[in-house]
Amino acid sequence: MATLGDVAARAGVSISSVSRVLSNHPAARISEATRRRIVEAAEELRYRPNFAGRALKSARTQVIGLVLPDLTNALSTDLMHGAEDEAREHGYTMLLGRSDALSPVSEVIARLIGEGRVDGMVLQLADGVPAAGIGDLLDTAAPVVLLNETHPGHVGSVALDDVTGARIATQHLIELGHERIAMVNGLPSSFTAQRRRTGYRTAMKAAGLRVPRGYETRLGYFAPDGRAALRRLMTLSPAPTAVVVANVNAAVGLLAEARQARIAVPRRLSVICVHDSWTAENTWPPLTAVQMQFYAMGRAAVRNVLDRIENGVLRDDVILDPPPQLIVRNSTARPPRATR
Amino acid sequence: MATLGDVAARAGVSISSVSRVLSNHPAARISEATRRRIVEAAEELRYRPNFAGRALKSARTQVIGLVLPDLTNALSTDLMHGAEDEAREHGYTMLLGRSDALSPVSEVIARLIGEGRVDGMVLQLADGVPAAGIGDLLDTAAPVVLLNETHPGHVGSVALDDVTGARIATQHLIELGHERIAMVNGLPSSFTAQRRRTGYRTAMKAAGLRVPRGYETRLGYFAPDGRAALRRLMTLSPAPTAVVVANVNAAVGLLAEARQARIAVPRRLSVICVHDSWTAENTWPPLTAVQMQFYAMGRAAVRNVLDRIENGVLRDDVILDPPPQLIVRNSTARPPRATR
DNA sequence: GAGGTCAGATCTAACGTTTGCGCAAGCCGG
DNA sequence: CCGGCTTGCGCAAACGTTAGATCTGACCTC
Repeated sequence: MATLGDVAARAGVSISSVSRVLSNHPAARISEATRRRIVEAAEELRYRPNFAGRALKSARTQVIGLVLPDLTNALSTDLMHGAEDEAREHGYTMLLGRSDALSPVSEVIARLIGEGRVDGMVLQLADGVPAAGIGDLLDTAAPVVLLNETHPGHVGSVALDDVTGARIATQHLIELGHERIAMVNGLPSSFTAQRRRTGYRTAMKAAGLRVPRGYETRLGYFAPDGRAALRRLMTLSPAPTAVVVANVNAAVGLLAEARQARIAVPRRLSVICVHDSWTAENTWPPLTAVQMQFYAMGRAAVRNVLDRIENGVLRDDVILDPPPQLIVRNSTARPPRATR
Repeated sequence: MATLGDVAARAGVSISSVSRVLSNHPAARISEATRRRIVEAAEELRYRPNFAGRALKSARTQVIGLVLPDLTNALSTDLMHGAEDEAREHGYTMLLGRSDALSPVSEVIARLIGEGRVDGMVLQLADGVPAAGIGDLLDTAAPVVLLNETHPGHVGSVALDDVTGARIATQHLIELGHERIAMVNGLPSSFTAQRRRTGYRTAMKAAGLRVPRGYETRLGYFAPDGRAALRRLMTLSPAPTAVVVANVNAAVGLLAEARQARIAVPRRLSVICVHDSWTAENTWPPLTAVQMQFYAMGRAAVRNVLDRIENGVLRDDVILDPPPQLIVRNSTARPPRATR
């Protein structure tokens, strides 16, 4: 690969001049003629600035790390897409990382930030990872932005408007005439689950509806959790006529369980979930959902990191725009007559 | 961040000694006492080797690029997962890139390889991207491995065993007693579509079945393509009783179209697809599929790149182990009586 | 005791880039 | 015609790391 030196030799000038011209140094005083010769030589040699040399000198890599607990998640892909787009528009590249049992968060951070591989990173913690070792985040050399999580003493996070999302879902069921509405939520330790719970309770309270004992399960965000939750709910008396599921994956499991238990959806039980994804379109019946803006969150997360790096701005973001959006499909309907 | 110099000062030795100890230089002659002092000092200062310095000196980044046309694809996630695991096990990090209209392949390669950001890369071309500018791949400084694609004069690719995958799918239908079996395939220009076609034709021929005119559509791999294909097939007379769909996304679309057109699956039409993904589990009816090993492909692709970098081995891989695997769900059945 | 070997450690150059500083030449006003 | 300013460019140091070459004693051999 051609270096600055090669270009300089071919153009008959010094390395410094080449550097100044090619990196558009503002205070560079170079004659038009020389500038042209340099640009020409650079093109002929297909010069590309060497990443390592530049990073070493400037202590900047123009790389943002995105570290997720699970890459194989439909929700992660939108997020990645958004992050990638935003990064690229600002001339940054994305480094993808994963944190799990084999490489705990602290390890990944040490590697990416400690070794100076990234200028900043977006980090999503796995559900249930305690805020324990997270204090290390604070004194790193590069900014870390947390997804769907805040941490005392740490500024820099991006979250979706989960409260509104859950509220919209609940309101949809209320407007259809349901009164016995249950919630299938994530683990109590989950930040998002707490917020979705708030949205659900707020909507119920506003409509003057009560939440009977046992109507709120908090088993987790995965398909088996949704199945287990449905089994539990249907033992209650009176059983709910509708359920707000806090996560699309759990809803898919719940729907499968309903089919198996011969509970007709939506005739006997309406189901709505928070999070839309293309899987929701392809369940049977197609799942009514509240679309959360993961793509926007990805963009916002990278923007947050960049604002921190380039302007020193500290910020906790909540994605309010675009707002969560109700996508009505076929898993919700008016409650069965007997209960009206 | 602490540098070698800092560690050296604290341990009271020279920088070179620190470097040799911490990077486990084989020919290093350092006394046990000094070694201990250095290691201790390094730990106290939380020393981490600076990535840029190391990369500049050694012309190695320990980073592998993975460039895909579309990150938001269920199949990409398994692939990424596999690539990530393999890379990590070898001490490499993964850089994720996307190639599309905004940043064409040549641009991405120039950025990643030309600037020395990666030591090698795995590249999946978008369907329909011609082999045109791809010649540039050959003379890059770092190895490029193509996914599901070969290019004349370029060695270094990893592909799934599409022929066998399609053959297994077709055989499953044949064993159920079907005789009028259609294929819904990808674009003729697609490398994988060509290979899946071969598998389908081979199985049909082996069973002594013919492929009537119009029984083979080649519209593409997306859901709308699957819908269009079904509409076309059902105008034929006699209509097929079963269909092999070359891709799960198209199959999902086809299934939705069938539901809309009130074509009962599998009673009137059996549907099987190549590619399994969790979406296939959640269609209605759940989709019988041939599971292709994307995770394994991700691992193999990275291994291929690494073998090239570290051992200079050139290789075209086809993932034969584990083999494509038939996952029987509920979208296939014996043909309707009238046609037997 | 001179010459040689060897372990243990340091010196130094180099990777490619950026940037503060210096220097020469040209131009201006006084 | 001289001091001061501007323009155009080169010199050289620095970023953190690695590795070949070199230095310094101590020890051994004859």
